[in-house]
Amino acid sequence: MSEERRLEVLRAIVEDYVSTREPVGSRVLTERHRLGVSPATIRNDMAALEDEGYIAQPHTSAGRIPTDKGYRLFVDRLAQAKPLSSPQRRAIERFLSEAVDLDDVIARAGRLIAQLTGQVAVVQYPSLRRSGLRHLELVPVGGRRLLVVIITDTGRVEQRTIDVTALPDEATLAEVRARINVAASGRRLAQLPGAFAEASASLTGADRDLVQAVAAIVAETLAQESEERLVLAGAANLARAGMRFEHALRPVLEALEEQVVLLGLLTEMAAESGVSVRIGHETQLAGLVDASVVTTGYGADGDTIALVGSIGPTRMDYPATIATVRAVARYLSRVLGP
Amino acid sequence: MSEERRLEVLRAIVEDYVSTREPVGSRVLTERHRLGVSPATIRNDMAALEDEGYIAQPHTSAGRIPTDKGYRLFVDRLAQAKPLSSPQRRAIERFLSEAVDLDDVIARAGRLIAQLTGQVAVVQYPSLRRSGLRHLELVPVGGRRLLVVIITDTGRVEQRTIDVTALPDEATLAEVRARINVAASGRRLAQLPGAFAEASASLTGADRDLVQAVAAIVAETLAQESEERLVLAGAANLARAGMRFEHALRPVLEALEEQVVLLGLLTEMAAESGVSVRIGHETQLAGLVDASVVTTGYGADGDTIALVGSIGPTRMDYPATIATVRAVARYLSRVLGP
DNA sequence: GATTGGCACTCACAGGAGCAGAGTGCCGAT
DNA sequence: ATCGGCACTCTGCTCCTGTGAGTGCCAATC
Repeated sequence: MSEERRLEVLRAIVEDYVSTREPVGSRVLTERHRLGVSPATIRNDMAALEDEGYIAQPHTSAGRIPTDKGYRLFVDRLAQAKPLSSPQRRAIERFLSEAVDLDDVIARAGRLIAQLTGQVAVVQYPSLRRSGLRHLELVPVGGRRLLVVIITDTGRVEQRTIDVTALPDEATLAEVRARINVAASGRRLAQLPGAFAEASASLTGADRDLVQAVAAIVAETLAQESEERLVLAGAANLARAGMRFEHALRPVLEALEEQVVLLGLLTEMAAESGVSVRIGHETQLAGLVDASVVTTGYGADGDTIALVGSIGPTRMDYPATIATVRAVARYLSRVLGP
Repeated sequence: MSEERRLEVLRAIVEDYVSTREPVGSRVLTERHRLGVSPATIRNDMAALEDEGYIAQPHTSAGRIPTDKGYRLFVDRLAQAKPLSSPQRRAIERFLSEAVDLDDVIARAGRLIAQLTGQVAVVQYPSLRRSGLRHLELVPVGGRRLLVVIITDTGRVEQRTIDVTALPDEATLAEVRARINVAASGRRLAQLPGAFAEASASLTGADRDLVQAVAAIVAETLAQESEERLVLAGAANLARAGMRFEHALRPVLEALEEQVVLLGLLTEMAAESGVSVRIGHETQLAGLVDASVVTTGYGADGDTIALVGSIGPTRMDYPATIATVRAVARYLSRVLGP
């Protein structure tokens, strides 16, 4: 009983199950794949694969389906790249390059992935912490409030208001604004509070308080979990026939709405390089036990500033999903780049 | 056969059907409501209501359920206000006032409505056109590009870049910025292009071109359909038991993802004053034939700058949904107000 | 030792029959 | 106008059975 053939059988089971959505038996396996052996032999291999936990039987008299462990092995060792066609690539590039602003880029990336994979797309906004500062603006509003507008080099705009004891005059404001922008120039947002502390050292009185207030609000903004925003697209795909979710949609939809938890998962996945895949229980989220998540980072010059990905049933077409996610991430990086 | 009693029967059918989710028959109607007549009499009333199109029978031997027309009559003439409890009101107020910025306010409003109605919430961002301008900022970025940041008095921030032939120096920029902000002060965004035209009349050369470029980009931003953004919350509620959607979720989810179409519906509804209700086919959206939409406007001092609402099955608790939507809109207006 | 054909066994599932229950429409009486 | 009674309809449930797919095991073969 050769080890090789057993892996071949596993691959065949995964591919057949993914395309037919039906448990696959030993007979159809020999019919659809050139394995060169009889069903009885396959049965022996299957029994071994089942012992090792790679496949399972939904019912006693049904065929086999891959387990999470089986998909894992498939993804790690058996999956073959399934590159996108060049018209597809061009379509991705064109559609992304038509975007008018960051919101639009993100939304378009989501729609692309949702449509190409037929699953749910998830796109993370560029991390504020890891973005560079393009400009910081101070705008007086109303009586004693100052609007702080932070513009990153990825095009993200965040705004917060701070209360001041007295509204500085225009000259002071210009001075402080200039100082802040000089101090911040070329830095990552995460480094700003420190940079501002230095800048404020050479100041006195109200100016100093103002710079410190700005430093505080920036630090607070970065600390907020909501600084990481994400966008989903294609939720309707979950309800498509053959999604395997039809009758247990609720937990999945709920998991997707728990953006904080979902962000936690993405953050974990961001630690891995390249395309990262979490299969079923590996997501550690109860709502996603029957789902898999495929993500990869994007950002100018290989710098990961956020993730894009696709979420679908564990029974998804991994090679195609991986290829799509990777391609969209690549073009996304290009569009956002300089 | 009194007209009054017939309406009373319709009300009873709507209320029972909404709470039990089962077609209601003549017997249970007499048991649960003090109608003072026998089931046989009710049957006559029911037959009349069915002739008039207010109720229908799903199967020959089943009870009656209201039709869209029946719900319409109920909403227009029979529904009694169902005010929220004061702890509920306080919870809404507190939760909204904890928001840190506009995105957060909108997101919180959505979560509130989703949770209180158990349905899907839809919240529209304040319309750019109808918002006032708080500040317009010009920031040089890179070689020959200028970032135009528009900040509205509702806290919305939009940004676009424009290409310029030559980057103006800081003094020119300050001059132009000052002129623009003076010209724009106190105006609605929709009026800006006109105001800028006036302002540019007294200018010459590069300054004039710059102001006109800004006017153009503002006009373009306002013209874009994406200027109307909206946020959904509580999609997972659609999959809840008894939603009547369980097995036909797809069209509903799809309709909700078609934000452009959804915005069209909201825009129509915005024309009506007070709380606006669209029942079933009245939405004119194929995906929402089994759904109803309840919306109302919000905005400082009775000025509608956008809508909030709830989307659920036609078989929803209209009085409760209307009360919730109205309450959230009221507090939302207050939080966004001066 | 690996492979194979044969065979008995297990189950899920579809189809059909039968039954109970809910609800209606109609009719004649009040 | 209202009501009680009654025959009739139809859905939904349960029970039953037959069928087919698929397995595991065993003895024979390469």
